[in-house]
Amino acid sequence: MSSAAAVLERTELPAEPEKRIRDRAATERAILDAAKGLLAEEGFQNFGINAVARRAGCDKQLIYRYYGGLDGLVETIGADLGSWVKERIPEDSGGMFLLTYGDLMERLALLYLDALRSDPLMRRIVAWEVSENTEQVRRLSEARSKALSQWLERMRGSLPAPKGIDTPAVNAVLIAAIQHLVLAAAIGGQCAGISLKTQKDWDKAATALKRIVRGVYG
Amino acid sequence: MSSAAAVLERTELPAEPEKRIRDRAATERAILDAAKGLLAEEGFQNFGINAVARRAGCDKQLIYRYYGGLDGLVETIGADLGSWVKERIPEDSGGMFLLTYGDLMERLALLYLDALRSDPLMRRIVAWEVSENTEQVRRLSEARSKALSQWLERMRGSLPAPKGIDTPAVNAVLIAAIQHLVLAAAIGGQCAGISLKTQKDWDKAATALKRIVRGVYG
DNA sequence: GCTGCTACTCACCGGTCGGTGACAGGCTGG
DNA sequence: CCAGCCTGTCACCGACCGGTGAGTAGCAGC
Repeated sequence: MSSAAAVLERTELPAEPEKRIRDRAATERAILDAAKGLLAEEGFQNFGINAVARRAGCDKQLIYRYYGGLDGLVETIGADLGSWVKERIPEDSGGMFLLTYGDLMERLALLYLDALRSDPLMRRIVAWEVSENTEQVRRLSEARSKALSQWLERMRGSLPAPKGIDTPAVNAVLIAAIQHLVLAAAIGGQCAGISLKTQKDWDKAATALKRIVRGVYG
Repeated sequence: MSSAAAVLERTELPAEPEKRIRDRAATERAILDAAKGLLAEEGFQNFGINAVARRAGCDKQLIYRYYGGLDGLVETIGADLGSWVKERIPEDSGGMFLLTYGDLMERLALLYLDALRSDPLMRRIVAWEVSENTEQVRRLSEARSKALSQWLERMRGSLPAPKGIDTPAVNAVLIAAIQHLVLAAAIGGQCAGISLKTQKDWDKAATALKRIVRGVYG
C-alpha cells in the first residue's frame, strides 16, 4: 500500500464537500439538506442517523446535539413543508376565471398531480404515511395535510360549494386517487394496468381525472 | 438456575407451537404461514429472514433450504394471491342484474373496497408496492395486479364498454383512489381531511365513490 | 447393528444499526 | 495568558441483520 494509492483514492472521491470548520449554522443546514435529499432519493427505508450523517459529511453525534436525534430532524423537515406549499402555490388562477366549483376542482386536481409528480420528497413522505404508523410519521403526516389543506383553502377562495354533494368525501377520493397514481408511477411506472411513464401516458390519466371531476361536479 | 424456573418459563411461553418432528410439509407450511402473518401484522418494514424463522419456530436455515431465501418465500406468497381472488370472488352478481357498465363498475368498486379493507396482508402488499422498487416487490406486485385484472375480467363478463371514454384510465384512477383510501385509513384512520374509522365514515366514502362512478359512467 | 439419507439446529461470520461518553482543537471573555 | 465553552471527532457499546458451514437427531434399508 503506497501513499500514492491513498492520494489517488482521495482525489477520486467526489467533490470533498468543502470541510465546514466550526460553523454551526452551515452544519445544521448541511444535515437538514442531507436528510431531505436522502429521504427524497432513497425513501424512508434507508433513512437513518448513520446514513444522514454520512451524507452530510459530519458525525452523527452532531445530529443528536443539534436536532435531538432523528425525530427532531424529521420534525424540522415537517416544519419546512409549509414553505413547500408557498413555493408551489400559483398566485394567479392560471389566466382563467374559476366560475364553478368544477372549474376549481379540476384545476386543483391537475395542479396537485403535477406538484406531486415533480417533488420526490413529498412523494416519499406520502408513501411513508401509508406504510408506517409511528409518532414521527404521524407528525410529518399532520404537517403535510395541514399544508395541503391550506393550499386548497387558498385556492378555493369564496367559491360556494355545490349543494347535495358531500364535497369533503368526494374530494378526499380525488386526492387519494392522485396520490396513489403518482406513488405507483414513481415506483413501477404503472398503476392498475395502465402505463404511467411518458408524458402522453400522463395526459391520458389527466384526461380521465378531468372527466371524473366533471362527472361529479359538472 | 433451577430446572423449575426453566419449566416455568417454558409453560409461560404462549402455546409452544407443537414441535413438528421431521415433517417437512408441516414445516414448510409453518414457514409460509409465519411469513404471511408477519407481513400482515407488522408490515414489510420488519419483514426478514430472522423474524420469519423466529415466528415459525424453526431455524432460518430451513427457509433458505425450502424456499431459497426470502425472495423465494415472497414469490410463494405471490403465487398464493391467485387463491385470494378465488376466495373473494362472489360468483353471483349479488342478486342484481348488472345492466350497464356503470352498474358493473359501481359494484366492482364497492367489492374491491371491502375486500381490501378486510385483508391486512393485501394492504401491506399494496403499501409495499408503492414504497420499494426491488425485484421481489415487482414480482409480488405483478402477481397481485394479475389476480386483480382476472377478477375484473371475470366480473365484467360480456358487458360492452362505453364508447368515447378511456375506460382503462378512468378505472385506474378509481382503483388508485380505493387503494389509497384503504391504506391511509388502515394507518392513520383518515385520508385527505376526512375521518375513516367508523362504518358510518366508510358509508360516506362509499357514497362518494358511487357518485363518482355514476358521474363518469352514468 | 451399521450405513446413509433427510430434517433440523447451532455457532459464528462480517456488517450495520441507533446511541453514548470521552476527548481534541479553536474561539472568546476575562 | 488562561479558563471555559463550543464545535467537531473518535472509539466503542449492545443488538440485530442476512448468510454459511459444521454438526446433530431421527428414520429407512440392509
